Amino acid sequence: MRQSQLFTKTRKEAPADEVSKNAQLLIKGGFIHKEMAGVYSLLPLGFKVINKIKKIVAREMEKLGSQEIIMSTLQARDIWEKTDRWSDEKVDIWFKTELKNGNQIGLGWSHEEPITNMIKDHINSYKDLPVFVHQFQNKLRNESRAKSGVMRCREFIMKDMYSYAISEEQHMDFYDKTIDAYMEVYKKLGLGDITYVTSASGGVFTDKFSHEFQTLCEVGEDIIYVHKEKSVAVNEEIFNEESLNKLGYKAEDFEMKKAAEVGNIFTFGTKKCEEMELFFMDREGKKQPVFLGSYGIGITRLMGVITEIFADDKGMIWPESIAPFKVHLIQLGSVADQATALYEKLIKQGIEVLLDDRDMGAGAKFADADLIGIPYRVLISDKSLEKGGLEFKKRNDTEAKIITESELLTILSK
RNA sequence: CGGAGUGUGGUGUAACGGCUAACAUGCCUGCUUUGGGAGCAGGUGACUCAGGGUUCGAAUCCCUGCACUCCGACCA
Repeated sequence: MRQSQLFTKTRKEAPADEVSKNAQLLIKGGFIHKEMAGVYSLLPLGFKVINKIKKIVAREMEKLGSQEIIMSTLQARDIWEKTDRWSDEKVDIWFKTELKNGNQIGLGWSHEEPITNMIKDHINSYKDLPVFVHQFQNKLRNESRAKSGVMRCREFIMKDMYSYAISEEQHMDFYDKTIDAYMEVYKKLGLGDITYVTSASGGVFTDKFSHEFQTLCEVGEDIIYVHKEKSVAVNEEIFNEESLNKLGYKAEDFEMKKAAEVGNIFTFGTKKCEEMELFFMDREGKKQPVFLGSYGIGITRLMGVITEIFADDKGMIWPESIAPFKVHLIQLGSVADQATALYEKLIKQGIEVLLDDRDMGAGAKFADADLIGIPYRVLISDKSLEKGGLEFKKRNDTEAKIITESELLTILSK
């Protein structure tokens, strides 16, 4: 796209009341707009990033055999009463409202109850199982304190997935595969080396452990203990002798780190489906409860974590896999025709390119390019053409080099 | 939900209880310029978060509310 047509503008200074690095940079670059504390809208650049993260996640979930759906935000009270999670005493982050007719409804903070209720229409027999579904949904949570920019919001996008299995064995097969799929996602996002499968409390659903995916990050809210040799970790909340014994670890093999939770997966067991009355008929014609698992990835938070981890003092540095564009083509001086020709050629090759065709000084364009953080910067100007082509620089390179157009195409087609 | 802090043009800041609320940036016009946020000239833009109070006089002091940020609690 042509940058002159991009309706958002960068700004030199972040709003004074935004302290977190991720919010400052995302606002300065024009990726997000703050609506209120803990609530941000996505602008074109941010929307592109989010969509790319979603795409990577979706592909891995589909590989697992999951099918994408989208559930409603408005949720019926009685569904949640079946599992005794409607009450504010039980779940204190509910947003609730009322219909004109007086019926109370909830705004979805999670979806296992409605999805389980929905799926009752489609599951009757062991032959129908297992079923895996996922969605990308806006979750609404009345957090008592939103904080750290997009890291902890009241409204955010989450990928949630649910597995319905006939037995614990069938469930665990999927559960284990999900761990691998999740790690594949983080790898593709450039977080593979600093993200750990972390044993954590199973919450109120199970006496077993759940697993979190924790990315090492200074602004993270969690403390985890990372194994010095194996690539696993244990959440502070269960870092005690009893749990370590169960897991077969020794405390001295771990070191403490700060981390941000970028995903978590739970085994619910059969209890919830019993409460929700989701049963299937087994081979013997006996009614059995379905075995449920729940799997989340915080999409919005990932954008924040990635900003926090990769950005430098000039701006964002997006991993290529989720950058809003692959190439930032900057035209400088009277080279509009050559720039347009190259721009169109790149588009024809299927390369996503942002053409800075604005009438601005070089310094301002470079500063914006650094701020927006597109992985490859290509400069076309009278000077570059004199020197024999284009000036090429990766976002985290310090020096640019002159390359020809065909060299550029080779680099970008990789 | 406990504690602390902060609200001034779009943004970032300034202003002793006292003149027409200042500066920078942005934005608009024109000229000039074109390799790391260019220059000159002119212009635009704030009843100082809201409501009360103290005072001859309030952006400034007090009260209430609202909003935002930070620390803590919470985080299925």
